[in-house]
Amino acid sequence: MYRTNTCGELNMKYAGQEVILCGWVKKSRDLGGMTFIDLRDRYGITQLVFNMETNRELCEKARKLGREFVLQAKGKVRERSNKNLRLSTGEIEIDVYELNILNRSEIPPFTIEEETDGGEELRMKYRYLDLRRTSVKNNIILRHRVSQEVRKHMDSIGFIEVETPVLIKSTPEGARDFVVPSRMQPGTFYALPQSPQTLKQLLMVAGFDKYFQIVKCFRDEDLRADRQPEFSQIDCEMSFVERNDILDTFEGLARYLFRQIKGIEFSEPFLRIPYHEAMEYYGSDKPDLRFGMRFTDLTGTVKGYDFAAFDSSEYVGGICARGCSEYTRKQIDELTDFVRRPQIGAKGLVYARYNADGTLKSSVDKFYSSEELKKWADAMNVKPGDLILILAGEKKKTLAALSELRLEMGNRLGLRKKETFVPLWVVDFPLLEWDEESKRFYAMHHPFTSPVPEDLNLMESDPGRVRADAYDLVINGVEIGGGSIRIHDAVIQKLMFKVLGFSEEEANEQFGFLLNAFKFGAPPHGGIAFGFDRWVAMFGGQDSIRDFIAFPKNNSGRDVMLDTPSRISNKQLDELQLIIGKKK
RNA sequence: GGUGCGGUAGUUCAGUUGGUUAGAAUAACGGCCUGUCACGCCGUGGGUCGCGGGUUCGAGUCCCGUCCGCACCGCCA
Repeated sequence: MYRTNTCGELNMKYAGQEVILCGWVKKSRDLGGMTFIDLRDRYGITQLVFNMETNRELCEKARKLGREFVLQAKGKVRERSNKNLRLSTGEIEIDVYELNILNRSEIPPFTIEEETDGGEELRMKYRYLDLRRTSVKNNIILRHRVSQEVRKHMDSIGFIEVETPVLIKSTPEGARDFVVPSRMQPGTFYALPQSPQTLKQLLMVAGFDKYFQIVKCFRDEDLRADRQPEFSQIDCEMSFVERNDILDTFEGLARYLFRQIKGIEFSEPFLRIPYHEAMEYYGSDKPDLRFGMRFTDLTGTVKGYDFAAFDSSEYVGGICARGCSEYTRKQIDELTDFVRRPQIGAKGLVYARYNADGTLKSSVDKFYSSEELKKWADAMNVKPGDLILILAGEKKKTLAALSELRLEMGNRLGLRKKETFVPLWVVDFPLLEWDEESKRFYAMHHPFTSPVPEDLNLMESDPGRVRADAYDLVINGVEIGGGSIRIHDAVIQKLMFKVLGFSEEEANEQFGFLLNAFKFGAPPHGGIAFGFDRWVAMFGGQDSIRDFIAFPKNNSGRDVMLDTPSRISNKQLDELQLIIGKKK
């Protein structure tokens, strides 16, 4: 037997008992006459003690141990004379009388402690060492817990987990596919799924009326802190449902997870707001509603006062920063620089202070009198002590910039608290998006998304105005999930392809399998998929999903530990009949 | 594809206006130490300043190019 106990479970109740522990040397403290070793495993840390007086030979052995050596130690649990209340095992220690070095270790390239000295790159190269650190380890354990709870809940409400293939068919819509060359049919390729979208719809045709799967998805696009080329989704689909059935069902899942994982109970139903409202008031289709600071449209109010920047703008909008009227020149300049960064691209920032004494002072006093400023303040419900911030320009861009400014002010005012969660459903997305470059419509969601029934008649006359029967679950400004009611009617599906500019042949070539299936009794259905990594990261209180994935890719899609992507042998290339060309 | 920041000891970083032998902390190694838990004390070793080129009497520092990392924009139905 290697061990009788773990390094995390022993306490005073075990005093006097003989135990065998296994683990890694986290740290040793050699005091000359005695040596202490912190032994670490997945469960915790237990202190081993060696004493020169009682066992000279063993103590000499112990003081030669290096960091991360793997040990097996046999000894007696003993109450400490000096207790360490910061450790759960801090009341006891092991008086060791048998010590086995199971393996030695080189000196690790960074310290394996909570506050590591390792940089991101090193940690990723030696991820197996990084994973020994408590915080990263706990993230992985949290991920496990969430996935278990998802399965438990979905099973309890009658959903079946079905695995779908990973080698599937490439489609030109949406994200870039990762492709896998076929050896048996040289010159042809599988694609890895961006999501099992069409497959889960086929499962609906098959009659599995409640399906889910925690599934790897792949998108060959550039990475972000919250985006990896391979990531996991909680993928779900149901038959014989309308939008509200889906929202209710998965609001239930969200409530269950928050209860089980965070101990949070939401008293109110999740807010449901239409897309156009989210854009108009928050400039984003995933607004952070932990705080208000809604936009006020001032376009009509501010025009006609010879201020060219406003007069020439399609849209002028403002937000109110509560209690910020005494912002210094420097703070305002910082905000101006912030909105003028190329990523945000506003031309400038207009501000107006509503001073505590009731006077108004703005950066555009040349054009607007106190009375006019008062009108702005009234329109925005601004009170003495507040600061008005205004951006102007092309509507779409200005809303987006104002949204960034709103989030920045939310951060500055401490309104985005980590342990506060405000979920909402954003509904009624546009079905289609016009692309100026290729002069055609693209599906905003995907080409199987159903229009809302009332808008069906606009499909041919005014496709841009058609709303989709689609929805996103947004929590704290993060898109946690999204889905839609699907088209189950072959006629509407054909119409959709037509609007998207697909010929019948193209549609059949790419989605024939689905269109074919729909001829055999497709039930009305819809579904949703949640970004599993993001949700777990949110439960873990972080913005980056990387430390919630055991072996993530770096910023450029590289696994620095495996050192891949990498070249393959000429033999492999030959078998696949592939030739590596030169970059043009 | 683009923007910003960064790359100096094993590691995390400092390094002034271009100027003597490039520093600190930590880790490592050696010694001392019987209640430590960020142990303490004394000592030792450790550098292709990412790489290539240029300017200069002289470059870690300035210029050009390039590679790598992180964040973001584009992209991500």
